[in-house]
Amino acid sequence: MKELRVLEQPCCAPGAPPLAKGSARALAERFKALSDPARVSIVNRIAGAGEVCTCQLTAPLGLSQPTVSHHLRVLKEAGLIEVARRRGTWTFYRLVPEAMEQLAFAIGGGPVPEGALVTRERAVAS
Amino acid sequence: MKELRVLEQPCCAPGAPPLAKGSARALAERFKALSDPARVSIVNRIAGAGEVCTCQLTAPLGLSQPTVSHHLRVLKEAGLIEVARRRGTWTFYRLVPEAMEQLAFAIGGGPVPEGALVTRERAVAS
DNA sequence: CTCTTTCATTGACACCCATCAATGTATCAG
DNA sequence: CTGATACATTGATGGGTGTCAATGAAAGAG
Repeated sequence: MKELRVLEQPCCAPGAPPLAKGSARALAERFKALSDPARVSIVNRIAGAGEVCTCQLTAPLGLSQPTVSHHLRVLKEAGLIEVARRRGTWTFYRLVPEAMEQLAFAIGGGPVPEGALVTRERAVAS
Repeated sequence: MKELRVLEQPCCAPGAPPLAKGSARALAERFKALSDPARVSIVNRIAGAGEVCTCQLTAPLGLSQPTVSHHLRVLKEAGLIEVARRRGTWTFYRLVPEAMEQLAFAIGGGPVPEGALVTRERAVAS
């Protein structure tokens, strides 16, 4: 599918070096996945619960099942969430913590939290 | 215009509490401002230079002046940038660091950097 | 005042997106 | 096999968005 390369330095914080065109596009793509209130809420609920299935999202969001499924697809293709497990007809999604951390790091949100050592440019699955 | 309230806790990091509908909309609005490669590049260049005028952006972005002006307006209305000063016919823009920090904090990007103490919910100009 | 430069706004166009109803697919219970 | 449940996909539709040419507005040079 696609790749997002981990930036060596924050790109959108004071003092940042110029950004390559490809990096700008990759970042914008991930921000776009968070540019809808429904998807922000979905990410929020998944983050809070650890794992969530589609049927647990339609009611609190007030959206139809196809619409929720659509948003989940967008988030998945952006690499922000992934399928945790399938149990019967249920599909459980979970966060991809590294993706969120990378976004926070890109806009200058302090050092990347534990574990996510950034050396040069590391390709990350999505 | 509008307001973005500072969250008490990260909303999109593991263990986050449920998010109010208004907060989700406010966050999505700011992420949407960063959902275009041109605007990511603009923010990046402003961050790197401190201050930048419109005419310094058209060439490197490969966009017409009206288009750049449009993107600057979107970023300004999202509260991510602001007019630093007007010198003759030049208009210089600068970042609003608190806005970026708040975004980074929201998605769990570590503690808010220096100065931006978050108590409960503080209204912030935009 | 007149001309030039810089920026913002308007109007138009093509394209993208969020949403839902309808349909398809897969799994389990009986 | 039959029916029910959870989810994904397709198709249609209304609204939003990025882009530029053309125009307007403001400030300085001469």
